[in-house]
Amino acid sequence: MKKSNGLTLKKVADILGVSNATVSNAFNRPDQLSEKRRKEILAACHELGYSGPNQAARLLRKGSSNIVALVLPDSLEYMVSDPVANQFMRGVTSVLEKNNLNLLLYSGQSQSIQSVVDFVDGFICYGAPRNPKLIPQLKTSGKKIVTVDFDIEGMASVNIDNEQAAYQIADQAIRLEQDNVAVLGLRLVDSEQICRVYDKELLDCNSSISHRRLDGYSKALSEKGINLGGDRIWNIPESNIKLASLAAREALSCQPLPNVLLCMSDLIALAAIREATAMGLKIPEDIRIVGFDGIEESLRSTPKLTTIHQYSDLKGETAAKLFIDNDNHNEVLGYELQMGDSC
Amino acid sequence: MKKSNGLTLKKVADILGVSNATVSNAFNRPDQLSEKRRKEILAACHELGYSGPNQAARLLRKGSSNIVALVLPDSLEYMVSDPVANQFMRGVTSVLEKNNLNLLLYSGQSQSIQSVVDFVDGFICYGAPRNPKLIPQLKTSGKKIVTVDFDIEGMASVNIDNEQAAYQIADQAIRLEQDNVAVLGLRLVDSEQICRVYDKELLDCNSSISHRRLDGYSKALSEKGINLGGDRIWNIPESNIKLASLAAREALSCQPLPNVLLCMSDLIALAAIREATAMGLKIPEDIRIVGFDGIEESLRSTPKLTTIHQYSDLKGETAAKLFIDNDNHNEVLGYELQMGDSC
DNA sequence: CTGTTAGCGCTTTCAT
DNA sequence: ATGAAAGCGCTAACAG
Repeated sequence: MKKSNGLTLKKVADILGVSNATVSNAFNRPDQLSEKRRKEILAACHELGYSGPNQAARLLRKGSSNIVALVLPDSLEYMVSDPVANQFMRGVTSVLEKNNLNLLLYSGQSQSIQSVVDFVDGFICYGAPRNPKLIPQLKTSGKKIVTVDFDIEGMASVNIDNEQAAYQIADQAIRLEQDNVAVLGLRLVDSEQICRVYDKELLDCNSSISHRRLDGYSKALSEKGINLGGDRIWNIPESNIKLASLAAREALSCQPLPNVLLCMSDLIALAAIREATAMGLKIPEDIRIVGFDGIEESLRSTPKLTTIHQYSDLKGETAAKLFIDNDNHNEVLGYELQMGDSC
Repeated sequence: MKKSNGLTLKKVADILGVSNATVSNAFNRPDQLSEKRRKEILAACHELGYSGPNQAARLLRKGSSNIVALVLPDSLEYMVSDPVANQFMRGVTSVLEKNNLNLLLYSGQSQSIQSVVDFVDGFICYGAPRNPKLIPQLKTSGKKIVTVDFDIEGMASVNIDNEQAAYQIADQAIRLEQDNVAVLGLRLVDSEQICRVYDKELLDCNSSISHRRLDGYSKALSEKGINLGGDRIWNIPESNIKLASLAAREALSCQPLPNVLLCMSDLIALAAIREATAMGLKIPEDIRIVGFDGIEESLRSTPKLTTIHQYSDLKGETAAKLFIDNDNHNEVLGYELQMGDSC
């Protein structure tokens, strides 16, 4: 299908009796012709029903489209389901919108970036994409890249200090050497199952925020003289309520019963609170539970969740700004220990 | 910026000693050359690091991009904030993803569709865009269009019978001729303020679901012999919690106090429940409150909300399918009266 | 300040 | 089954 009136810049120029360059300049380079002439041409175009240069041709010629791809870690559905991703998007969209940039959503599960790479000015990647093959593709795409919650060498990024944050929250949750600690972790090993980590090979340890958080927990634990075995660490393959509930139930029904639960997201922690409560456990007397993220719901839960609050909207805004400013630096944002009643 | 390895189809063809048409065919028209030759060429391309035809050039030539624009009623932020829009998106994305189509988000507040129209294969419009100027633009764009919750003449659409649904829920809520009914409506008049409708001119009455719902309410009311004045109808300019709470408070603090509240969305109804409860009113004894949409939270509220449940995810799926199948018909989906304890 | 012209990289007839 | 060549609509370098 083509535009209903088959007007092109060339035809318009012919009709107006000027060269196509002049028409093009009228739209793109006001300084190249007199104000008066420009106004005339623009008015005439409007009259004719020509709404401006074809963007596809312009893209081919100039190599830029004003479209930014947001690469999500998982499927597109993920973004709509996850409250943290949700808030991040909000930050991104607010800045892009102000700068007249358009947003294309792209799944981190895709086979390749090929189907969009030529259409977009660059990529904002929210979390390491589920399909790791995308990373080298992004690297060599020659496009602008901003990564969030992970890094690609040489590219701009936005992160928080996950290890330090995890250390703080764990330090808050643990009291005694006798504490029996369990960790409910996110994508720690390469498995689609809920399972204990044991001594399975850890997934891409370096780039994963989950592993940084685990390092932070471990540091706090070892400072208190507690040893955390692989049998006390659960792997949850994906951040959703159902899986989180299942994992929580599993952790709460094993012997010895943990009295401290370190959860790598609020979604998991809230599920754990529900499960523990359902089992008749008192929080924090019988079991202390902490989360990570600081989503809104964590403020409303009973008991109120103790967690690390991330400024996800700011993360989104920052990522978008780095993108727009072509700023290539590695930003580290702050976070806040949010004290609740769950520990 | 261009692709790091400056390979083009033509160069690849030169290197391989074949014509560019052959390489193009290898990628796009398997039937145009021998299987063996094709494999060779594809393998050689992979070897060289040529990942396939440039999509921008292809778009210019063919006029199709595999990108679908989703036009949201308001700013992009809206989609992330509103649970109904959220679920709709989920439906859309799940279908598009399966069909290898990419999703571009577009704000219904934009000045024009010009900045993306040439990039996309068409538009799915979720609700009438805030900027009405977009509608004629869409109409004459020559692109595929599917509208949801409103209509553009001659284009495919997905709707529910808002009038009938509103009638049913109102019929459920109203008991006696003596009932004192108030309506909390959405964008009924052209105002950015919370205000009563009085006899202000109603906004684009024909295409608006709010007016269809109002018609449904009115029908139920007149059947019971109740007259609803413009002073009992509130206009809320936008569906968000803050505005909804304010409007609810206003309605609940006027004389005579309404004992039936017909709310045009669950977000509004839930806010009204909170406000009424905070004021010490008993639901449904002192005041009956009904919503519209059937979002998840409506099942969890206390009291559970009586509302009209829409299958928003199905709406999204249906819209995407109509789009993909180039199906031009006007689909009307069902809904369900969800009985709760709020009336 | 305006016009001419060479591509951007591809797809698709049409000829071979 | 393959190759040559036209042109999708535009921008920018250059010449006037």
